[in-house]
Amino acid sequence: MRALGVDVGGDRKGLDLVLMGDDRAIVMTQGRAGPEDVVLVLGRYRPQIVAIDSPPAWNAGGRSRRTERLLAELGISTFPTPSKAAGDKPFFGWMKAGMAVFTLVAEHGYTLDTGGRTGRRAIEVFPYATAAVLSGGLKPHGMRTRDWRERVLRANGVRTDGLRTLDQVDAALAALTAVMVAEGRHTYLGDDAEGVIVLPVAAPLLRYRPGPRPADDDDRLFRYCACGCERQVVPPREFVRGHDGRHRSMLWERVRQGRRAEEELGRRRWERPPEVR
DNA sequence: GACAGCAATAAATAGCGTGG
DNA sequence: CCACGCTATTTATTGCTGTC
Repeated sequence: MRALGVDVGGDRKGLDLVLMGDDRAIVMTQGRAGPEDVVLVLGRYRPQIVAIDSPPAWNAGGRSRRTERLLAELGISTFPTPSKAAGDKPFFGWMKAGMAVFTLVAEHGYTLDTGGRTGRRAIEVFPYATAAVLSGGLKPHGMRTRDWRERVLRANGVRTDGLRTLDQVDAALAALTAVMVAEGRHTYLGDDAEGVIVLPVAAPLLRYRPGPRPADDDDRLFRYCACGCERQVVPPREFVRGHDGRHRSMLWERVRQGRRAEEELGRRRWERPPEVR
């Protein structure tokens, strides 16, 4: 099973895409993507769920959508979606772009899931809300948004060292949300008319408050095999069983290559690199 | 000199705390 | 009890810093 997370930006920034497997490994990332790139990814990787960080529709005439007011009751702030008339400003261009993505993926079989739909589908997600419900609290005071969200990803089995911008971190949170929803962990907030934000929990807390500031080194619930194979191990182990021997033989081979390189440098009377002279 | 990433700022709205 | 200020969410823009 694979899921595609889409973080929506305006014309200039474009879309950020992150494709994730159900083992929470990031299969592919793409920044500054356009609608045509989304279609390419759908065709090539066939994700089951597309999770989009954007409203699929304007509000029905009020100041905000019901899903956003429900999030406010949980203590989770949102940037409210305006009505169609109020949304006609350049500032809301990114929401228009997001709605266009919903339309686009629907044309490729990913119909909007506002509750209970299974199989191939699209959902609306909110990375901030996802990070809140997965960590059990809002962003701790004094902690940077990006640090907090990356920590939440790592604590849930996603490695973050390939994510270059906050937008990619958010796209990864969107994809992670979809993976968990596919596993049956979901809460639907909202209604069909204005849209439904999906949270990756069976049941949310009554109210979320800023969490405690974690220590700098306590987010390693697991680590990756030191041989670079990207499989997970539980500390204090460093290697998947048997991979220590594999790693040692690889280092031996590199030493042999280095010796051959030194011999050739000497033969040609060329200098060694400055940092090893 | 190019380029990437980060910090600060504005925009619309809701909730919370405080002052009068 | 109401008004006001503060905080929090988002993207886009600008200016600064660091790296190569």
